[in-house]
Amino acid sequence: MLAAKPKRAVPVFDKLRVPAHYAFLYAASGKPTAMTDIAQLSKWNRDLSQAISALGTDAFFPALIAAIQGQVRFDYPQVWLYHKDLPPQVLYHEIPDNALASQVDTYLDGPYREDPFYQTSMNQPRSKFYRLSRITAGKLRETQYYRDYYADTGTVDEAIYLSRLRGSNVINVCMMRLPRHGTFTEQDYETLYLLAEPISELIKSHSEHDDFAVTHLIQPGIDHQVDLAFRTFGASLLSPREKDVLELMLRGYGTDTSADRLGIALETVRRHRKSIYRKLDVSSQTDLFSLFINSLTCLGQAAGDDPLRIYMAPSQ
Amino acid sequence: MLAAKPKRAVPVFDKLRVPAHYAFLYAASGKPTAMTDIAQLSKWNRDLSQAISALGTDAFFPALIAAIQGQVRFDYPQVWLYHKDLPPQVLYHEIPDNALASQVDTYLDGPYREDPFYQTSMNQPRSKFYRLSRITAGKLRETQYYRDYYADTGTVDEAIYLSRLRGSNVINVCMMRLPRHGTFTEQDYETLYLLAEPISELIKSHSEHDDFAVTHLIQPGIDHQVDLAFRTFGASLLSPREKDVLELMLRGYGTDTSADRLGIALETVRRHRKSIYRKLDVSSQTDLFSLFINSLTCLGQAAGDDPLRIYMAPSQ
DNA sequence: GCTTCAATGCCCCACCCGGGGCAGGTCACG
DNA sequence: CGTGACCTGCCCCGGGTGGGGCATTGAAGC
Repeated sequence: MLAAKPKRAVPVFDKLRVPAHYAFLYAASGKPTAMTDIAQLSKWNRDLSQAISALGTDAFFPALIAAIQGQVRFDYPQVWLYHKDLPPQVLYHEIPDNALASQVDTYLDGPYREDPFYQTSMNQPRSKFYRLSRITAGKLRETQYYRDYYADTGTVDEAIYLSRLRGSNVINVCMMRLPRHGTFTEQDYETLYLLAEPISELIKSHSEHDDFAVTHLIQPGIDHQVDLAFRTFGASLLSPREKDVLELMLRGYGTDTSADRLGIALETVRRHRKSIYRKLDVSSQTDLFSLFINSLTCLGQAAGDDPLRIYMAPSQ
Repeated sequence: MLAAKPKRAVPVFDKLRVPAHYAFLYAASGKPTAMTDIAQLSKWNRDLSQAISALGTDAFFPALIAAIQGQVRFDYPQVWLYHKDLPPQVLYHEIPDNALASQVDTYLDGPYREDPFYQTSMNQPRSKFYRLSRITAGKLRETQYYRDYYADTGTVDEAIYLSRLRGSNVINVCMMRLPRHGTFTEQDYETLYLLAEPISELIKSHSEHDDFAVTHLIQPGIDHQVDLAFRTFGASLLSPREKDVLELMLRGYGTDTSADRLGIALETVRRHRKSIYRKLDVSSQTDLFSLFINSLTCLGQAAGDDPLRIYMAPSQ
């Protein structure tokens, strides 16, 4: 199925010299159908949208791989995080069990350091798409990396999409070809190159969806926000112990139950409460609760920090 | 420039019946050039990548508008946030000054409520692309909305991309046509429809980036919810006067200041407080505040009603 | 060394809270 | 008509709150 593109010439098609990789748009008779044309572009956009909708979730990489496969078929899909300070990590793969050892385990034992893609990734890469033959300048077979490792993987061609992240980290989507599917054609490469920009940007965006503020500001409802408020309210002004006492107060614990919970005397809780009132400039628990509720309006701007900071300085 | 597509027939082109909107891919001589073909698809992917790379920033909507304009031209680009609980808000626009009043200010004075796009957006929309003529079933001119507002905007066609966000909020990209540019052709619509998926998903992803979420969704939501809570909390269980006293308590008023405000005796306020505690089954102001804060998690389900109804009956 | 802060804990005292009781007047409903 | 809910308001009393004071110990900074 991987070599599904028709090889025989289509008379009218040849005459027009439309690129070979659009050949599938035309019926065998040589007469193109408008719906087939639209359908193919529609497929790319539809698959791409699937990937976009999966941003920030575990389903993103499978969707991205499927979108690429929808344009050019390849073997052993794998997504690697090349970390500046750590060994490479597989974020996702579709490698069959019988090839897993050589593709991942053996690779990680050491050869990855000589991998031309890894070296390129770690040295300020400028492009978002690389072909193995180009970066090795046709000299792959002369390398130690080839003799010791690559020759045993059984692959005959390889290319990657590369996405540079913050902190000089890189995520690569690795695409290979086995002998029975043959090397990538020039048309394959042309198409893959064409898709490099959106793919690279999507991967970068995906990596930024793990940001704590996004996760905790979007995902949960008000209850999470309130929980966050319990933990952050007053943190910029109070001592750690005072924060403990305050959080219990806010959660409805009385003085005696707070003392039990913290394993301290009732009088100590009282002493902390007095300090809390003084530092937050209130004179009763009613005032305190009111301040807390009003500070909820500043949670967004505080972004995980103490909302009182914003509340007390509204002119920012 | 908007009618830049060549109108004259290209002999070979006609014979193949390739869709008219791909005509620009071919030179006047009728001989297509491979680079022109690739260049157009490349432009979409390049523009799309620009938008992807701008996700979460102010540059996103300009980039998105530019990407769409690169495929189909339209007038008065505007991006609207239709919030479930608040009036509509313009997130971005490219409306000239002389049309701003009718497009935005007048619209927000009231007509938006009768806008077919707004109504569609607020009622569980299923599609990601809508044409005005389709959702009005050709009856736009019979409506009050048309007579009172739309006829004065000077536009002859309109379509939107629609992206559903969390919480039943919606973002619409609004595209119009002025008389001098004519209505959208069927081919225009075909192209716009084709791009709906990635555009809608990108907008949704953009809204989930932290900066956008904080500014436009989370904070207004919290403010609105807390205010709503002050007004609705306990309403299903308390008398009108008890509600008055409770609301003042929640807003931080003490017994004496509540009495002043309501023009009643201190003892009356105390008597109401006792009734409140009995009806809400709490035994102190601390318990009451704690109940209030915990009930905030039920505001969504309560949908404007008393959140205590939900809080007390969690098995619903 | 001195000062400040933090954590812990004891004491005094004024005062408000919250439980209880009582009351009068109005209105709606069975 | 009787009952209950609502609104208003007065009183008693136990107990917790919140202001103040004092103390010890340890750590950090000048």
